[in-house]
Amino acid sequence: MINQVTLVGRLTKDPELTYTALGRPFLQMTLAVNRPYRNQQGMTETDFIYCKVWNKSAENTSKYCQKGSLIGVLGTIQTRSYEDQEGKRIYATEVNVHTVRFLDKKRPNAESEEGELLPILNLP
Amino acid sequence: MINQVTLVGRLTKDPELTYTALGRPFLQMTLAVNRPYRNQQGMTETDFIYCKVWNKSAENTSKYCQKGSLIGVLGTIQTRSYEDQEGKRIYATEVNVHTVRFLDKKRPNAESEEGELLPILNLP
Amino acid sequence: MINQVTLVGRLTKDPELTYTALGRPFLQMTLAVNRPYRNQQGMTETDFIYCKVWNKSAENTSKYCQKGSLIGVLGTIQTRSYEDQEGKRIYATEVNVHTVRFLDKKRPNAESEEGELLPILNLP
Amino acid sequence: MINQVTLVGRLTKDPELTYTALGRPFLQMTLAVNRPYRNQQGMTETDFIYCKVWNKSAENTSKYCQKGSLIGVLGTIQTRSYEDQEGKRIYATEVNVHTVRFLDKKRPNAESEEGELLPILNLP
DNA sequence: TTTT
DNA sequence: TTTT
Repeated sequence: MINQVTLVGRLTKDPELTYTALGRPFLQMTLAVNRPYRNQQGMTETDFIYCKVWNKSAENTSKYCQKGSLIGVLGTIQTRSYEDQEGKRIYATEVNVHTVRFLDKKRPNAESEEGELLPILNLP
Repeated sequence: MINQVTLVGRLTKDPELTYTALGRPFLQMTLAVNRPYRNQQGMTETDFIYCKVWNKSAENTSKYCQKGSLIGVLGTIQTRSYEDQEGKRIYATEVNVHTVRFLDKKRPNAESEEGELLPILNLP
Repeated sequence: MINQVTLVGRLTKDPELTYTALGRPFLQMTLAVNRPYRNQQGMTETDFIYCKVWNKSAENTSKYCQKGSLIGVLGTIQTRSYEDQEGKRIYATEVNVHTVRFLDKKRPNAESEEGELLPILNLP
Repeated sequence: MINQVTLVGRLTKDPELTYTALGRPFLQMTLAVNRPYRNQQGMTETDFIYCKVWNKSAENTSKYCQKGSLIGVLGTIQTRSYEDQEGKRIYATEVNVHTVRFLDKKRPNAESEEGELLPILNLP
């Protein structure tokens, strides 16, 4: 069994770091990935792919990325189902991210101000 | 922008070939992909990943595969949204498959009966 | 920067586990990966891809695989250069494997005899 | 059988377009892909991965890329062997590229001068 | 609910 | 040096 996803796209929003009840860092984000061709109307289309990031990767992403940042993401597709408020079964698909690569050349200002050592990932 | 998915898993059902209004062969299938570790309760978990296959790949898959067949799938993640009957917006994620690899050793009977040349893909 | 390889192919030989000077388990293997099309002479072609596996993955591969086993491999391409006996610079490319998936249905006999718990990876 | 490679890295040289005897556009290039961690000496390491690009992709790459350009590459690993001048057998590994994605934000000057429509791939 |  |  193999389940492997590679994406390069842009963050649709500033990432917001949260923590699980047990204190595990955790981040939900949506990647906008433009399709490499135009549709019949000559328009560019985009897939908005929902991703979950955990632990150190979540912390780094929230530190070094913002709305519009270009990132690479390695992970797996995960599916789950649950019932919504009206008792209807909903099927959800998301990418469970195990690795994030920062592909923007410019480092965010916050970093240089603090003089902090960037993770090597941030140098594409 | 990169959007790349690789899966190896088993078909949850016999694939059913259909055709679009314009006569394009088309196949919807769900791949069961076991996760490679056990959860906290010691249970194996499985992702059920919804896939769409088109054209010749759809025809070959419906010919040479059945419920339980082990296949490899290359494609991209696609997202779309629509309104359900109650006017609620639903977000759907699926894998748009561009290549199928048949990984079962045994060829299906249908094929040997017809004496037809198997696509090379079928020899893993 | 992204460097991601996914292969499914067959072992060209029985894998041979060795250990580094520091006692780290280590395995070199070649995967035969058939190309999915015929060349101009109507022949199937095959890529023989050199791989390195480390630690627990190396031990499991040597235990559960043999010449001809179908496996999936996730890893990265690595390059290095060195001088051969005549002082000529040689450029070598190999796949550094971080994950192995066992895709043969039958488990090797050795295992059932010993009654040992198979890694979940071995159930494709 | 699956053989899938995804790389994001930088061109080590200006790409040089050539043509086969039959007039097929063709490009050899080396991608520098930094490893995402430091070695024991605290140094960044880089894999220099030899790639072959064909046809339209070769033409676009030579038009829109130059030394240092950040690109994404999808392809397969191919191996071949040949004899060198001294009759020694050499084993070569390369990436056969089927898709190139241009990930630099700035479009090369050549393009705006000619006023030509950029392939959509060039808008990351 | 969407990015360049 | 090659697998089914």
